Amino acid sequence: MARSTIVELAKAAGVSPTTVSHAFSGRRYVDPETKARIVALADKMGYRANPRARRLRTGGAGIIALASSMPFAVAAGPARLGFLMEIAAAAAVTALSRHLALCLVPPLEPDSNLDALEVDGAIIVEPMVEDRLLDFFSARGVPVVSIGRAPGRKDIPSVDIQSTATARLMLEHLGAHSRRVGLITGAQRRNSYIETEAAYAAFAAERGFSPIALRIDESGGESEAAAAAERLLRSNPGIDALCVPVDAFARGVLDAARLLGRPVPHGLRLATRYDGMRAKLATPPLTAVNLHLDQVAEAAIDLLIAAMEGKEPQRHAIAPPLLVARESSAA
Amino acid sequence: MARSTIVELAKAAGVSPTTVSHAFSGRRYVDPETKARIVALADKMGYRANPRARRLRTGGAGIIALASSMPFAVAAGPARLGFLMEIAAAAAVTALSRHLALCLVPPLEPDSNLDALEVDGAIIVEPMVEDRLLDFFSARGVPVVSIGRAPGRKDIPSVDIQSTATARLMLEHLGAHSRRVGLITGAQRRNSYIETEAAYAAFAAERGFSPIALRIDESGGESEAAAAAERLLRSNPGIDALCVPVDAFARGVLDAARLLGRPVPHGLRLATRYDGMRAKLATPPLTAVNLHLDQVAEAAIDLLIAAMEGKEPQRHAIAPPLLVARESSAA
DNA sequence: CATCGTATGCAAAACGATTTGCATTGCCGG
DNA sequence: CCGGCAATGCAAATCGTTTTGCATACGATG
Repeated sequence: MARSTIVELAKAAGVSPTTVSHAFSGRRYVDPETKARIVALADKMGYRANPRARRLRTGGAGIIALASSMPFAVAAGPARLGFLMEIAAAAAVTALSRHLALCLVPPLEPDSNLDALEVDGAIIVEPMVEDRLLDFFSARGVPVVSIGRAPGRKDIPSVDIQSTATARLMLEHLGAHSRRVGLITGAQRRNSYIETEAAYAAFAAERGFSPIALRIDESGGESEAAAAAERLLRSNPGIDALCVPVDAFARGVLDAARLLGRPVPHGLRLATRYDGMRAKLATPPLTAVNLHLDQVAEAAIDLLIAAMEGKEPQRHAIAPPLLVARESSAA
Repeated sequence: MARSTIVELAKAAGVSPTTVSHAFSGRRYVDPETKARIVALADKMGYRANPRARRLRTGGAGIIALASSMPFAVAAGPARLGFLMEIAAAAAVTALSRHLALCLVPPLEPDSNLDALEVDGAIIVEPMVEDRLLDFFSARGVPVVSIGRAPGRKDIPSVDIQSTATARLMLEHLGAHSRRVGLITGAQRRNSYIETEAAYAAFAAERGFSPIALRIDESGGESEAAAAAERLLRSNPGIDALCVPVDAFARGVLDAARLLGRPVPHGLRLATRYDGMRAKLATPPLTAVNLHLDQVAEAAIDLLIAAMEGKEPQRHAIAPPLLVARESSAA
């Protein structure tokens, strides 16, 4: 069980540890025959370099963190869970293929336990303004990239999740058969909301109707959204479609609409952003947008690796967002 | 940005590195005054011990892996995604509070990239017979625990997810207003299926009806389940309730029942196990079981820590499973 | 006064790799 | 025959801790 070390292997192969190291790393020429002998022997002895020793020398933990400032497990959690976790799953695959472990970081108090965590880089999912976790990592000198631009942080590389395009997609789809399209976003200041709101304002201006937008506190979840949507629809009965990027909020809107006798889609047309379980399994199923989160996750990891290595990032092409039309926005 | 080392700190404090180390670890007595000076200085200089160096010395990566042999992202994925990811989220919180990073391991080929991964322990979620990832880790001498017993591996400590109790709960609930309760499980041999099938057999014997159980290949997903359920219901029209632990399969059953003109719940009563999005958002909402996955995750981590330290695990009490009755099983 | 325990701290040896700067050998061209 | 270069490999320093085995000083005890 006690793993053999490079010294033992070197002794067995009749060479120096240096040569063994070079044989594996390829950083210096080693006679092919010698190398073959070493490799064969290593295989037989079950030698694997101790990653801890290697890292002490080379610096680097071999771990990257994936974090979201959205609470994992609190009330508002499930809303995000799908989104974040879909990214996490894809990112884990990509990270491992790049020989990095992906570590999930829950949004604890930065000062408490996070101290023990040593990572080479961090991916922050949809950071908000003055995002705590983002600040925590970047203050430590850990390379950080974000999924969705970090508002107010021009210095943080990010993977564009094409919020403007996504918003246009939803708005135009709704606008095709509706006159007055309203918007409901969240109160936290994330880039996706900011872009969506801007796209909405532009859209309203183009179409020549006065925008009706609402922001809801994210911690309130579905029920809060339902209540707010109800008020909105009562005071603006002219609204015949709603663009509601946050899927949990969209669920709330479904309830509100039913309650008001304007069931989706015939009484009110509805579209949301993230095409997760929530959207797919709602009644009626929600029109949503395929954001290609797997591609996004991969791009984020490569961007992070580039940042860690101080290299110029190679730009990843992410497929444009794709509208998935469902019953909730049927004409 | 270059972090200060223990040597620099020692120099600044006018003591030896040894003393600094002891001051922090408390493994040897250090004069309180000296210690205070060191701590204050460390704080000022922003000294934090280099985890890599520490780990080289002490052994231990500070990371544990969470893995499931169920594919993350393939067709069958979304079915598990909720379950696995809910555990992942809870486990990440607990792990970090124990000063461990939680690493998500996708079910890649064990031999390919996993080699680079060095963890102190691993948690396998609902392993199946001859589970690859479980074998991979345990062959390496990495302490492993499982969530749900590992079939055929008496040596692997596990957190009981109380599958028998859960099955009883569903069966008795269904049996209260139905005569003939059928069972649909998955084809892979996981402990939860095995226990559930046994509980079902016992239940049928008690009630004096002949059991009607079906196993479905998990990779087929919802649609396969729908087809299989349809056949089952056609050939056994006497079935008036179905216990379908796998939530994706339960969704398929919903469709099949509708198709056969026996809509849930009035034409057929239905219950599933994992109370995730799928169950909650189905039409009608599915009766499910609260498995207390947060507690399960915490228990698994503590069990793993105990295994890593070679200690006797302190048994965690996990709340008994709780039935969440919903419309799908209304009388 | 000799001895002994206690309090305090240091030097040096791990931990297991990577990497740098030589050393040796053999061969080639002039 | 000699200078130089390519091929090959090793010794030793390094990464930043933790831990073990001593060293010193000092007061108390017989």
